[in-house]
Parts: sequence; structure tokens; C-alpha cells
Amino acid sequence: MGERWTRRGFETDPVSLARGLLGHRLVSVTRGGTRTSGIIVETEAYLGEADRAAHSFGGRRTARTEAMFRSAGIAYVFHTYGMHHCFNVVCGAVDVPVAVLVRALEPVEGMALMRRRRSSSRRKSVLKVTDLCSGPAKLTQAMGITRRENLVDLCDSERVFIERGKGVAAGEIGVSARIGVAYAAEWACRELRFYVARSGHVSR
DNA sequence: ATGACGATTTACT
DNA sequence: GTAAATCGTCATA
Repeated sequence: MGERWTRRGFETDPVSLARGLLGHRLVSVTRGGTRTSGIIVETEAYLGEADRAAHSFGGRRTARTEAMFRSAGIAYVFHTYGMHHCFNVVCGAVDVPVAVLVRALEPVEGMALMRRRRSSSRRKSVLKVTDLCSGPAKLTQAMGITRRENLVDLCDSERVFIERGKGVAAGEIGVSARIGVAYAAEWACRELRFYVARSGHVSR
């Protein structure tokens, strides 16, 4: 167990937070007290009203996007493709709808539980460790994060939070265009994806 | 009330 | 590489 991130850590712009979260730990705890956690190795920054790829593009404020308008440190969890969840950390000021999507983790604690959550009756092969959390919907499944965690405050929740890790030196961070946002025109090619260059746990 | 569409994953050719 | 799975959300009517 490590030192937990407080509000101040989240009160920054999305690019700084996307870089700053790398090398720190996302933790989720079951009602029974079992921890699953992993080191954040891949993130994407979503820049708000101007960003065509962001759900909050144009200032769109709906029941779904409400979390993005809240305080830094709030979780924004959304459902997509009819079956997947993605986990974001809201940052910036209240009413400025910016956030960071967590796209991949290097599993640390609770791997047996992660494996159980990630296994389906349909699956034939055994999951490799690098398949547990190497994508935005994989990690939410492995961590047991669903819409119920939408709007939770990462600064005081007992269920989901961020713990201080070693971080990642600037030279170890890779940068690329964001994934899955081809519809976003000129914003699709902006280099707003950040990852630990050396990690084998990044999404493909 | 209806229809189009995903900040994805998986399995299959 | 291609395609299916699968349904909440939101814009349109």
C-alpha cells in the first residue's frame, strides 16, 4: 500500500496529467477488501470543448458527459460498443471538461482475480499477463470498474484511487496519435497518447 | 419513437 | 486483415 494521490495532483491540464500518471498505480478494492492494482503505462489526453475527439466537444454537457465538467480527481467511466467500459480521470477546473483516458496497466496486485474477471466461457486460450490490462476496456474489466464507478471521487473513495509510484522519466515516454478517434478530423492526428516506451503492457 | 454510432475486443480467414 | 458482437446515448422527428 502506498501514498494516495490527493486533489492537488489532479488539478492540472490533461497533457500534464496524462504524462504525470504514467508510473503511478491505479487501485480498485472489492467490498471484501481484495485489492487489484496496476502501474499506469498508457494514457490519452482529451482537451475539452475544442477537441473533436472528446465527448465534451463543443461543450456538449449531457448525463453521460457530466463527469468531465466536475472537479479534478473525479472518475469518468463510460460505456461503449454496447459491452465495454472506459475509465478516465477528470482534471482541470470545474466546468472545463477535460480528462485523461487510462488505456493500459502493468498488473501488480490481484492478478488471479483479474484473470477471473477477464475470462469468459467463450475464450479458449489462457490469458497471458500482458493481455490482462493492455487496453482501455480490458483494464476496466480486470479491475471490476463499471458505470457504478462513474462520478466517484478518486480522492476519497475506498473502492477506486491512485497511489503514488515511481513515475516515469521524460525520456522513457513515447508519444503518438490517439487510438480509435479517426472521426475527429484534424484532431485525430494530434499526438496526445502517452506510453511507457519500454513496457510490454501497452495496448496494440 | 426511431436510428446511427461508437475513446473496443475477440475470433476467424 | 476483416468482421461480428452488442446496447446506451443522443440527435432528429
